[in-house]
Amino acid sequence: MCDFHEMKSAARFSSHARLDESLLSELPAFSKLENQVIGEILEQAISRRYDAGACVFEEGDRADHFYLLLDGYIRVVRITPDGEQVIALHIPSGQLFGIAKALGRDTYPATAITAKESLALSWPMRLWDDFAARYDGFATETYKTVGQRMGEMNNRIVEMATQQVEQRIACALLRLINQSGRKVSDGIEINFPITRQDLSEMTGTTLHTVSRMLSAWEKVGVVKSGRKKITVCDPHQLVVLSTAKP
DNA sequence: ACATTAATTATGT
DNA sequence: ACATAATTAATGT
Repeated sequence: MCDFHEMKSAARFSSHARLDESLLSELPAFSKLENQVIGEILEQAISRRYDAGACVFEEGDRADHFYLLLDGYIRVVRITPDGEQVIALHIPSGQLFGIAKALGRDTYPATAITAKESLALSWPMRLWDDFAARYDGFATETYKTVGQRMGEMNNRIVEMATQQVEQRIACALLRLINQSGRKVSDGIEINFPITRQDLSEMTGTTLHTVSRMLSAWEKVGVVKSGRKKITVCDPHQLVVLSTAKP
């Protein structure tokens, strides 16, 4: 649906061109606002470009900014005590992130890494309460997305506990194509570079198992994959695979 | 049913 | 040429 990053090219920001109200007016958090107030909001924002794999903020950091992803992809990551990475969820462009205040926290609960080259706006966290109070729809919309993310994570917990690896990987893939699927000739392709290691970190397996699954699925024509690229050719069949079998 | 180890091959800069 | 990613088989819990 909203292929935000495609309609507004990143080139438009990366030069220090003035930011345009129309960029924000489409977004849920700002959709109810007049262009003039959006202008005010933009004036207080800092825009910044991040390389692929760059860290926007780390778990435990004092949360002194909140962010809006204009283009690219954010991976929310937690590190286990023994140094293992777990990918909690992905954030598509157009969404707010690092909104610790909405969770009643003053530190970030997880680390945010860019999955590919990205562009984000940020505001000082002290403006959060102002935004919530002053701008109609901002609070309700952001809490809505917080709710959605919680729902997603809860689903993942159930999957982890009940389903086996094949189903978990299938579910993860389905989520990815729903959030960031790009239609191509032979199916739906994931819009950012993703490795088998990444998939294993989101499903609690090893890259080897993921590799074997993808190979097996490729033989049956459900997916097609290359280096850092996965395209789902038969989503319906994936749904079938994602539901536990007797 | 899956992880681990290890050895091998492919791919992008 | 080098590093990183992916495949594959064998072995272990």
